[in-house]
Amino acid sequence: MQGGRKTIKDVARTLGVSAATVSRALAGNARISAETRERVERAARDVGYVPNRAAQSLVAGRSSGFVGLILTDPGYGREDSYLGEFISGLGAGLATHGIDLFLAAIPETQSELSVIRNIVGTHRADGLIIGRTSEVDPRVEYLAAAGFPFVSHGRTSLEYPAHSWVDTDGAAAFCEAFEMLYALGHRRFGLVTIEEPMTFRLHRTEGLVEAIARRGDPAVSLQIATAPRYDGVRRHDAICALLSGPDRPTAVLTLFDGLALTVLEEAAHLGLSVPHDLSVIGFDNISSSRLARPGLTTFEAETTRSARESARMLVAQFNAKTRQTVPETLLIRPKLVLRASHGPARETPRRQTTAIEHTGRGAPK
Amino acid sequence: MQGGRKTIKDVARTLGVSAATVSRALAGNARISAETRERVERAARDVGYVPNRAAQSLVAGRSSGFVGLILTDPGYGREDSYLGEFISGLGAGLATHGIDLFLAAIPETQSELSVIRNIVGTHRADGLIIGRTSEVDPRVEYLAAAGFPFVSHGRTSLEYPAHSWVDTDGAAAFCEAFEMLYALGHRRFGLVTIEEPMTFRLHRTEGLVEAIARRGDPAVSLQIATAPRYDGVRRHDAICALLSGPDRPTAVLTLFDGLALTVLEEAAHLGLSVPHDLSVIGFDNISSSRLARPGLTTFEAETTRSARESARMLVAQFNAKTRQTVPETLLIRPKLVLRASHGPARETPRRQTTAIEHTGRGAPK
DNA sequence: CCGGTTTGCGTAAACGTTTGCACAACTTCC
DNA sequence: GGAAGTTGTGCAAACGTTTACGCAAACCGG
Repeated sequence: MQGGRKTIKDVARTLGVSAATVSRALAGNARISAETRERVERAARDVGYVPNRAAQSLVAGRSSGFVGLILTDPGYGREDSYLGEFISGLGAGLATHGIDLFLAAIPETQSELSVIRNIVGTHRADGLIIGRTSEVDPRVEYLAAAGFPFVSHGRTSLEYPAHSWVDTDGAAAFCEAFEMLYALGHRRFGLVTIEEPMTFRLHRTEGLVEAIARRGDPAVSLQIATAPRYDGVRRHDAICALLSGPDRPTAVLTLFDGLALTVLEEAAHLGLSVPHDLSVIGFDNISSSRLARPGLTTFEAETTRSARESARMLVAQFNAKTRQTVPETLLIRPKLVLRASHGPARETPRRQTTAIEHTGRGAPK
Repeated sequence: MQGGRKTIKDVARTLGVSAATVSRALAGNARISAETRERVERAARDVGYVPNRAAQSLVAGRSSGFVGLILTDPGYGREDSYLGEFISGLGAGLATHGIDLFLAAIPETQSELSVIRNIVGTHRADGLIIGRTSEVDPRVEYLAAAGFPFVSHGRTSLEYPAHSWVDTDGAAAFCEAFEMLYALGHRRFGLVTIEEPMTFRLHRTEGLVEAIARRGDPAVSLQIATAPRYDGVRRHDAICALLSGPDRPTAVLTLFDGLALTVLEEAAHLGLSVPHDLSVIGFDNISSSRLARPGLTTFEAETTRSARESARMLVAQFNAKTRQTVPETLLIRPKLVLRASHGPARETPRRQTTAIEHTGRGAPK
């Protein structure tokens, strides 16, 4: 701690060389002799020199060492541990490359896009991670046009300019869930979805619809309930309507665990026993899902892994010599987590059964 | 987007003034005439000038606009939404002051203290928020000695140099919980705590112990089980031991909801009915607590509020003319959230009862 | 009308780094 | 032994901003 901040000149002085030499040696410039480089490195360590990022940024015209994440809507991090996990993973992934994570909240007076514009304009970050990607996404358009490095968590529509993204294969997951439930004898299906046009809604819904079509069984029906994202009351209403119709589904898939847990609550309210009268499948495997009664059968989202991969992909963009390399994409296949919220259909004859962990009330009567 | 980045000189040129004048006008310097200031402000807006932070930082010798948060241990954000909520609140609180949040992960090769040292040394942030404060905390010692602005989330021991902190009044909460349970007839109490020496453990434990002492009822007993933070197996073991002793408690307080939920699981395992045989109280009101069966009676942590307040207090330190102003502290009194995991003691005669929401099996026999 | 104060603004230095250019020393080749 | 190439290093400019200092004009009291 003796005597404040050390600059490159301090290092230069102790060695009797110029600041330029120190800078080059530390940067690994080829024109510096191995011997000098070594002396410089030792001296830098000895005096405790650490480069001033502001100065580096200034001369580089870039941000030097920050990756930005936009904190979108305030309800995001509240429901479950998603945001915390994502940030932890991202931070860990970036830290190994000496990059810091920088979070931008969206002031009430501004849009997310204007915040992004500002960050790009001020070079406050070298790259950006965006979440909650929707099929038509102006943020992606803007960033791609600006040539700014970014990774989106979630895909956009296929017409969009190629860019790096990581996403979960919701279509495959919903297909798998359907096949399992079909095998358990279910024919009347329900889907609880949300109003917001994020891409994951599209993919999961399509995955289910296509799986049904592929089966080609005319006995299979699908009812869809659409709930708002954060309005608890209307969410309950939508689900209640789905469950209390005359031909109510015997198996309900949901876009994410929060909805599934509400289905569980609502089913209890209506006197429906899960999984006896109703099978429920979630998505994301949030921590509450394990504690719910019955335990929720769901898909593992692997948030931390996708965050880590996002970080890696962004760093790869920094290191790419040419910006024209084909963008990297990653589709993570979620794994089914079998708990106790699903079971054989009661009314339709069952064909076969799978080995699953059960605490429920067991077999059809 | 026409033609890249605008500098202060561009603004100066369009007005025929010097860059210094623009800088002063924008900074609100008193020596600039009102008329000039207005012209400068309009011109800056017109050309889309936005100051370069790197340059500002460089000349200021400070970071200009970043507050750092250290991502401590990787398990932190996983269990519940705490980290996400805290970060959201912090980001929102800082955004109103034009300050960005910057997150530093801890590389495996480094300690948290060395990361902090690095941040302070490189002036990568103007201030720091630290969490998981413990009674003896080298981070606080270092930051206080360095005169670096910071707010700790959680108190340190009283012997420590005065510094800004925000904390929840765990002692008061535990006292309140004890009094409620005592009034419900409970005499044999249990406390589930953790091994790590964070201050909140101390305060909550002391709050309970003192409340018991203040009562002065020799019939009151307290058994303490200590669990590790993240080892699920040993956590179960510790709790199981507490619940299966000959004189098992009829009411168990826990340091946080995660422990309480484990108590609930373990009680179910042992065939104990909650709240009939056992009352359980949590702390933090994580989202799983509402869904648990029975719903967990707990204390509301108000994470978002404390995050906001932390942000405010840190900004206040920046604005303080003199560093010698007395540090601000905030003790938040958590509110009891009454659900269904507590009830009257079964064996001891009840004195009085409080009005609470109940789904449980009702009155003592 | 004149010294002194106030007001308003420009000049230039400074922050710490990177990097193009220049240059010295050394090597190689004919 | 000198030209040409190679290797290692220094000089100085540049990045965009803030601010100490200086100077001119305007104003004031006497």
